Amino acid sequence: MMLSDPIFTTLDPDQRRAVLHDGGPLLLVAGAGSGKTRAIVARIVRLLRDGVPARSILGITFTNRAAGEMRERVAKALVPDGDPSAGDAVARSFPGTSRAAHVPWLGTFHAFGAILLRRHGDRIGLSRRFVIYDTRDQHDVLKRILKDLNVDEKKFPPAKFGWLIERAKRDGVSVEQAALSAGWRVVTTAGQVGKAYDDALAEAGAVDFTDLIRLPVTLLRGAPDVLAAVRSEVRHLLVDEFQDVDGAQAELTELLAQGADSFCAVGDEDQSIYGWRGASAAPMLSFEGRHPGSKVIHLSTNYRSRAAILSVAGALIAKNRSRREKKITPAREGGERPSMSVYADQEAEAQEVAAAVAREIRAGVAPTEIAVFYRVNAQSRAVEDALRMLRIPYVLRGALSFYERAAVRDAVSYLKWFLHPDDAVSLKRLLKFPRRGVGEVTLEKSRAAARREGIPPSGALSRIPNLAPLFSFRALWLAELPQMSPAEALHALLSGAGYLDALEASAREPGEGREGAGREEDLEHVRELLRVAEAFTGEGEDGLLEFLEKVTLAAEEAGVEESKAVRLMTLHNAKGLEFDVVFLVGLEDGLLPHSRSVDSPHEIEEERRLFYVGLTRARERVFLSLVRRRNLFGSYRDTVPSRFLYDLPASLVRRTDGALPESPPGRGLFGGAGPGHRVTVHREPRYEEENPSARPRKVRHPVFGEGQVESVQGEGKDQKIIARFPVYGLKKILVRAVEMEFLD
DNA sequence: CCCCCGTCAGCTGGT
DNA sequence: CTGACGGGGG
Repeated sequence: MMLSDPIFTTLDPDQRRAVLHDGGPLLLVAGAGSGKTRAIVARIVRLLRDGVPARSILGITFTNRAAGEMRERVAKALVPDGDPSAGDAVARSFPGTSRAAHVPWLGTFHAFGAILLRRHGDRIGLSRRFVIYDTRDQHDVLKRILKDLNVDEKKFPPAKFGWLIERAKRDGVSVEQAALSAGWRVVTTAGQVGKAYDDALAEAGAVDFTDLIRLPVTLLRGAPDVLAAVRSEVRHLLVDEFQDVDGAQAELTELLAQGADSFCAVGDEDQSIYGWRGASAAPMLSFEGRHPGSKVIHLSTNYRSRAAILSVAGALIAKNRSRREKKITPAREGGERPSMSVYADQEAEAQEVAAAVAREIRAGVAPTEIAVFYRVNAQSRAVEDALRMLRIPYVLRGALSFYERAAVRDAVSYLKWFLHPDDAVSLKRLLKFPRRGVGEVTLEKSRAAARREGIPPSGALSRIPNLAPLFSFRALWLAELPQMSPAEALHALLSGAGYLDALEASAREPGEGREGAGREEDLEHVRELLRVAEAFTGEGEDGLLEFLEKVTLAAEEAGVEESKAVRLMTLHNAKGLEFDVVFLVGLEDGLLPHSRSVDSPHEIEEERRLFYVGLTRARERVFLSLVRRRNLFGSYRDTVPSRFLYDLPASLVRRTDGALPESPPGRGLFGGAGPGHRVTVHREPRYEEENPSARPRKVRHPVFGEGQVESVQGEGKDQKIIARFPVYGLKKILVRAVEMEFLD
């Protein structure tokens, strides 16, 4: 064993045990910042050094980005002194067939599922050319179905049915069952919609995201020879972010793990933040029970965050009840306490954040090491405006990704339809631009005719006169396809079909201002898509399918990541990343926790984990903030501070907002009493309203500061006090919900 | 069939 | 305030 390699010598004892563990299944419980990726990479390298062929190692990650990062690090470890770009080249080659043979396959569940289905999908009646429908495509399909079935779209929007269908697939139950367990009243209708949806996808030769997991499970269960073939290939399995697998992903993992020489699952239940899409930490928590002879190793040293940050994060997450108590030791002592600021509205907040970002940059922090996190995408706007004002470059992660842009989707729909002319959703999209005089009515007639005659939809479509040019060009294009690279094929297709010309003409068109400018941008996006295609090397249909898959499954921004830009993203997007400086904005009830989560203790805990994830991304500094009024749908609404702020011990947080009364040292700024001070904190008021002279005239609210009590309403559990605060004005406060100090 | 315009509802989160 | 949808005229 070549343990002299720096990749092994720099490991701590726990990481080393995880890297060297052989034999039974291994659960690696890796807290935030504990060097998880380093351990996984070292484990892969260790396997390779032991002589395991790269192709027999399968590493599943949560995002394509995480896979890319890991691939790069593995490549670098294997060729440490090589051309620095060599690692990049290897990293970029995925998922090309040309990928370097010495780096294992690393990718998402969805990408892996797609590969299995391309290879063996014919066994369950799936065309090799199947297209992948994303959420938008799915909603388009459902919209048509709901119309056909006369379901009121207002009461039952397509998204709801999409959610239900996906849930059914994840849990491996019928749509009716899913509807029942979700408490729906329209169970029969749900079943009909589910059936129609399946038919529509089958007719279009399409699969949705969840199919990419569920169908492989069905396939491997039903075809022992395929299962054996896959198992003979996948000898070593690693699954990252195991706390966030959904039911179908857990089943797929089991199927692979049972036949493997080694299986290593890595996760941290405190970072499980995808419960809303069916993820559950249950497979992780029951790991030992389900895998006799398995081993559990904890990585409990945090190498990332300063102790001052970690103690706040630790105090926060300790409030969650459904978790295993664990000890996390900071490797980096000291540091600044996270700061907490209150601003008038989100514009003020954004301006102060932008100003602070500017200060950090002036002080020498790299812009790429600064991130702003928020709960919902809509919050990015104010921050963007403020950063633009100060001319600070920024990049958004995740929001509306490159591949979701209208023009890119248009171009991709051409590609999808040319490869699969039965794909109704793509056809409908591409017919929007340029106009070809074929609309919904004509399509519906054609569809009906195809059903009547029992021919594929495309058979009837080809008889539509206005589509004839498209079909004849498609025949030409298909004949040329085997000789063309993905980029050539895409370009030939878009220009031959008249799309590029129409787009250019429309971009040149003067006068319309907004229209013209928009098209200009569209053209740029399509050119960028063509550039992305350049990176794909395969020839003919295979290369193109690979490109298409990448485009459909990649949520990431295409093109170069700006190397000098501040990062803006949602808390969900922040998972797995780290930054020197982190800003966490909009810490208000309704946003964090989100209003749609507040009714369920379970979901509130998930929101708390989201906050925890945000805090633990920071290495050096954290800035927390909230606003007093928030603009929603055009009007301002008063806010309530996030209930999670009351979980943070006052002594650990630095209050920076001068406009509010400064809290005395050690006093309970956020509800907790510091050492050395005796502060009476009441959950119940210590007075009766019948005796007004006994009631306190002043209260100290954890966030609003000191205020004058004006009146008291209700009794017992529902008792509220109405008090006036210096900055916030009049506030009604539910006594049992807030730890307040009552002063006289 | 297409385009324009008025009305109305809407903002979790992501592969 | 923004985007989606439906109705009516071209």
